[in-house]
Amino acid sequence: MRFSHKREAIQEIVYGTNSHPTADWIFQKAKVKIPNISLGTVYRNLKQLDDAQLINTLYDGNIARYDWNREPHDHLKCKICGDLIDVQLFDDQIRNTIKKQYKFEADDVLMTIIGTCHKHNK
Amino acid sequence: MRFSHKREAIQEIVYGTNSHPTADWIFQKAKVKIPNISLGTVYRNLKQLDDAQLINTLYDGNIARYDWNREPHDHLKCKICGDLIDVQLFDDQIRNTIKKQYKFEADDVLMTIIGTCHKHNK
DNA sequence: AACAATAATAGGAATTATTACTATTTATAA
DNA sequence: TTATAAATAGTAATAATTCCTATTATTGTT
Repeated sequence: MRFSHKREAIQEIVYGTNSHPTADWIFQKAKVKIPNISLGTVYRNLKQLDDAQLINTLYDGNIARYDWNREPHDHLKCKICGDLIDVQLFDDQIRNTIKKQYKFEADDVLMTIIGTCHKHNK
Repeated sequence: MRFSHKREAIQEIVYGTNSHPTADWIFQKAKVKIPNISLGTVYRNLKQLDDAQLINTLYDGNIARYDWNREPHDHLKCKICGDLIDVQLFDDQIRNTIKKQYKFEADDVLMTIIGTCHKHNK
């Protein structure tokens, strides 16, 4: 993977937020610094960063989101505002137990809890 | 919700498979019985069936799949063939514990394990 | 049975997220 | 400094899904 200023900027944007941004959000941020950047470049570089294990891709409903946090972790998803909140529901040991529980060569355990976050407390 | 032959047929198709079908798969099946059915009708009825809690919608990557099984359960997803296999990783009690673990009013716990299924054993 | 109200539908257009294509630009190794 | 191939912009294409509108079908009321 050859050096690229744009990939550098895209990576910085993902690393600078906890909001699990979408490709389009990242594109909007990138345009501020690099006005002529194109959406295709954002997608291509996000894929490369994921392949290089520098970021994580997660699917939220039918939209891809990107996460700098490569540690195994889970998400709370608020059904009202849509926010995704990082949580540690399971430690590595529980993850490994789950992986072994079925005759299935497991690579990853994805967990999301759907609910209502603290912002919507009455 | 008024009676409709097409919704009936769509529901039967979803209830007749364990394959977690996509809207398009259901549409192809429906066309055999009802040649002039339209894809919009399939989507609209799947949404209504979901709203009426007669089926479940789940997101597999960035595509919606539909499931007759409304019992809380989890999925193994094969990264090779893409198959989704129903499993019971957690019982109700564990689910409830997870729900209470964070100051978060939780409705649902979604869990998918990514891996390789038995069909690809060497 | 006929009617009126309105939900459901077909067919197609529109939208959204994403990928593909191609001519040009840029990083970098020799 | 130059050759190479990766990276890019800009745009077209694709895929999944939703939206729109004129028509059709269900159903409660006569």
